[in-house]
Amino acid sequence: MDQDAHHAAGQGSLLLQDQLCFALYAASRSVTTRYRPLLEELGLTYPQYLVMLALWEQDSVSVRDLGAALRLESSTLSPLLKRLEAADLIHRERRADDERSVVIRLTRAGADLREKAGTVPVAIGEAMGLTPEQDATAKYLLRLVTENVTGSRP
Amino acid sequence: MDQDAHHAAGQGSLLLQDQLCFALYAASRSVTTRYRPLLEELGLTYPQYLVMLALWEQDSVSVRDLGAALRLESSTLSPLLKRLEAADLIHRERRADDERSVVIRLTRAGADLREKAGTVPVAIGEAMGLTPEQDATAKYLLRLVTENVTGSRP
DNA sequence: AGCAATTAGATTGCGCGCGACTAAATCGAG
DNA sequence: CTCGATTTAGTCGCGCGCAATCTAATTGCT
Repeated sequence: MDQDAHHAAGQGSLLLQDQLCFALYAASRSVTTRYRPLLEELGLTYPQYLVMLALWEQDSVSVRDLGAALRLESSTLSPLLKRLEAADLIHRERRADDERSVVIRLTRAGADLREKAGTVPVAIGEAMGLTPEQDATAKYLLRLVTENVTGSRP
Repeated sequence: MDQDAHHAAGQGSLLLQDQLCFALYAASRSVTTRYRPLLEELGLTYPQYLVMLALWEQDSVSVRDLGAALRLESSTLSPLLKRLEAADLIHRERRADDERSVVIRLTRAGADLREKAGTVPVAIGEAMGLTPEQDATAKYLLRLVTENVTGSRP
């Protein structure tokens, strides 16, 4: 399978194909590209899909907590949430006991979308084509990198 | 280290934190964020840095080949290359024997930047904090995902 | 109580990243 | 040789993604 993948490279090399960071960058983009046509049927972009995943898991979340879960800044989330609201998938309201906070709630349509989305992770899982062990290893290593690089818990 | 990371999840789950795709997305962004301050000293963004890596490896490349190496569309590369040219790091010229093609060459400044960039991969490698074995495994799995998802060789 | 410091969310500016499209050059079947 | 198909870059529109900055609300210190 692999030609010459064993010369101590990767740590100090300037070769593009040796860089873990490039493999990460390319893999991430290729996966979101693979998602695009599936999510188009749901009327979602990939980051919007991740927000919906988070909301299906736990409804009535503040923008702050959503940002923490997704590791996204409010400068990214605010416009994205505005678009989800315009699509009538979520609703935003200021919290009464703390007017700084904005709570995101699923609309009926937003909650209903969950069923249609059920097939998506399966399809992507198949497309990625990793064994369960490889999948677990990949997740472990990616979380480790994220943790090490940001210096925080996931 | 891991709390409960062993319930057959990952394949069909809708839980955000179970998704390999999310781990990928989060890791990729966290790494580029970590690069940002280092690259700022070079006057480069992260994708620009990847382009320069490719050019340091092989100068005088067509936009087409650059796109193939980086897996980027011309709609992404064209404006990026325009900015690198404005920064006097590269030069673009139409190929004489095929006027469709545009060849990218490093300027003196672009070639010289390589030395200053030498410390960057080492610093990032340390920040990611993987053992050589983990680094190799991660690269292998990420390339595998990219291959499977795009249906092509890296 | 009063006021500085902190926190939450939003806005702005800029650079991707890609799909859809365009223009120009080249290729190729007849 | 010619005309339609293909290839190569580029433009445009839109949605991120983030640093920097802003406003408003809350907290905390005295």
